[in-house]
Amino acid sequence: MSLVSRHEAESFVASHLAPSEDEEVFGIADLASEFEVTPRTIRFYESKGLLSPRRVAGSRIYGRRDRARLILILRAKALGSSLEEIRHFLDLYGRSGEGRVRQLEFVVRRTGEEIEELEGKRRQLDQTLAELRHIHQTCRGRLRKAKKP
Amino acid sequence: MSLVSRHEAESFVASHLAPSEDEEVFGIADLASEFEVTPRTIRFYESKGLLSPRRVAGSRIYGRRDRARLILILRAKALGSSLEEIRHFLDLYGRSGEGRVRQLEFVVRRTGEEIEELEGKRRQLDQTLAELRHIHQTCRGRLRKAKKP
DNA sequence: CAGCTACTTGACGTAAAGGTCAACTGGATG
DNA sequence: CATCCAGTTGACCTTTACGTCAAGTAGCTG
Repeated sequence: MSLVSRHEAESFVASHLAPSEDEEVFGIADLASEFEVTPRTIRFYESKGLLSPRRVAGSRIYGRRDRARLILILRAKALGSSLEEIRHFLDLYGRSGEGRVRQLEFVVRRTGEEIEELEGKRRQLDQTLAELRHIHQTCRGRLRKAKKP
Repeated sequence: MSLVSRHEAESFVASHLAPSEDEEVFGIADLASEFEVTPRTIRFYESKGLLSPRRVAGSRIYGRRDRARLILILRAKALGSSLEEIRHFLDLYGRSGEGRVRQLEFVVRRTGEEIEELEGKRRQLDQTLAELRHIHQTCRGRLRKAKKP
């Protein structure tokens, strides 16, 4: 059904759990240029509670985990979520490591809801794709007839 | 690949072509309540050139074609498009009936681009779905173990 | 240490997507 | 005919998601 490998998804989620010692880190400009956003945007996301990088002498230092969160943010934004929605959404990734029963129940329920929502979007997307492909093919057909009658 | 029937896509696209005589029509409040938006929103879309209903004594009258366009707008919005993008997008549906070669070429190219873009979004969506399913299953597993040790 | 660069916070500006409110109008209805 | 009711335009307000600019700072670098 999905083209995404199980391993890929697992390791991405894993990057939200234990921050390893001596990991690779990034400055704000690194992330900004890598993902084609401005530093201002990254700071803005932090001000909204979506990111919380370490600080060294005032400056922001981003690790793998922060980077993964930024990827999530941009992905969700591209799919039409507001930053407020994304904040709730990110919690699901961050807290999947905790073990208390109430927490687990919460995460299971919320991921279930989120999955349904995304499946709905997927149907809409497929519908639109089907229509565009129809138009594309139809016009291509007419174009062939018009050019080589 | 897609769950959307070819016929479904065809007939939806067809509703953008010849407006039939004596078709069913809707008032602004009908559409608003059907799609859970306010009349203000519908007027706003019109002011942006996304809709152009007929007028009867000042009041707006929407036909099947207008209704189909509204569906397209809301679908595209849910997938993260801006109204400006949607305006270009809608042109592809509206003009697929014209036959001049330049027009056909334009539509074929633009639909091609749009299809690629949506396929990209679909990959992002699938990626996110895979991750959420992973979290969902993991937490469900832990929950079972925690409850029935 | 002077100067440069990259970073910081803070204040203010702005475009998009509507919401809100006021004043008006066209029809239906008692 | 008065009176609703739904609809209309226009002006202004609000929220979201940043951009812009000013003033300050930490850390190299000649």
